[in-house]
Amino acid sequence: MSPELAREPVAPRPHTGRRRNPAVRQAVLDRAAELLAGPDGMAVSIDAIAQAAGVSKHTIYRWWPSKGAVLLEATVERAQKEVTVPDTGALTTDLEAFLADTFRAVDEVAPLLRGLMAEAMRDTVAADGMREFISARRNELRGLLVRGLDRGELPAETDLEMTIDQIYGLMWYRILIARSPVTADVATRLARAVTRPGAPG
Amino acid sequence: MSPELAREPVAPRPHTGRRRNPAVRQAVLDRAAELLAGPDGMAVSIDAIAQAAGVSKHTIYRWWPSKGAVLLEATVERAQKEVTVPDTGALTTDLEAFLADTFRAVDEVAPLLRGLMAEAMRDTVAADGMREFISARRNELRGLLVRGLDRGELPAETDLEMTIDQIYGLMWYRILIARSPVTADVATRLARAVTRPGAPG
DNA sequence: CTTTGACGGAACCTATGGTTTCGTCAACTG
DNA sequence: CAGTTGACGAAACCATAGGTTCCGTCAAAG
Repeated sequence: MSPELAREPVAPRPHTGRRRNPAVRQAVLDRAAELLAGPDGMAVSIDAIAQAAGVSKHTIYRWWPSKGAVLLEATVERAQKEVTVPDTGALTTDLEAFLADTFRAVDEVAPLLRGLMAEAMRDTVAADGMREFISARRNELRGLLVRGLDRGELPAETDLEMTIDQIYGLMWYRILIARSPVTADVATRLARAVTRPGAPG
Repeated sequence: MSPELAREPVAPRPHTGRRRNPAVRQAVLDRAAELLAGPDGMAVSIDAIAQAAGVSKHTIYRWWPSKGAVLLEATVERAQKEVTVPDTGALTTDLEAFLADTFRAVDEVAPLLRGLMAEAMRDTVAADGMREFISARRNELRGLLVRGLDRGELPAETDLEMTIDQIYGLMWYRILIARSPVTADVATRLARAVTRPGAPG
């Protein structure tokens, strides 16, 4: 409370004491992802994760605020394989490549995403994180489409948000509801359908 | 075990005793729907439904196998407002009307559908019922599209399943993830985008 | 009047998310 | 080396919720 103490608002104390064990973090995330992707992924309990990771439940809650946070981090870590956003100057080509890349990355972790979605329905941490993730993806896709729009490769009246909803709508629909794969082939056909360069594939 | 008794495999005994009270059934479904659509719809407990309906928990489990079954029935009962499947001979018109009708019915119960979906992620009864419901809707839409295809209003190479996925994908994406409304206006634009009769709306 | 079965109330069991306590051990500092 | 900080494991603990069971009561049919 003294001015002397208040002068240093966030004292960057050099962290004494035992350090966090990185292996613990990784083990938790790895087991969480495995269990989440397993046949019974909708019902992963914290106890199960702790036991599988050979870690105490206490330690998990020491570093993550809720089960949703664990599942979110485990999933994002695996889905974040960098999806390149191409900019070759041709909309259909760019979109096709972007979607193929996205779908490939997402299809691998589809069971993860289903489980995470189930958790996000109840856990606000997971929900917020997922929204953020989804929003970032939308922004990249929107940028790609806007470039095409500016080059006149899309009709000026195109409803961008609806186009984006169509694309990600199909993706999530197949992941969450239909449980059918999203392949590079689907990416190609969808890209053509949305940009409609004449006849569909 | 005697032949005489075995001869009547399912004896349709005329049901003696006290009858089921229809008001109980209705009260449970009504309160369940209300709670599910409420601000906290993701976390409706059986106890809460029982209490709100002025009914014993025992009675609920007497008639429904699980919470998911209750929520499913409550939702379907409200979403089953008959959606007419028009057949005027013009694909775009038919599709537009069908989607407008569907979206109007679905948009009203969007919170219900979100809650039911959350439950379906864990309860197989709810999941199976939902799949059935979704499958029936897909079949109607497919029929409508096939008629247009037969009349040559769609390119012969059109991938019907992907078209259906695009449509219902957008709908579910807006309901579950974006939480944006699905309006008659969206129906119009989507119908035109999918049938692409020249320029988009 | 007797039987059947619906209904309410309440106790009960189990699983799970989340918290707390305690003891131990590893790392850094003086 | 000694003391302090803090990560970690073990286990008890609490609250909530889904689901079951038991009991007593009441309504409808023969």
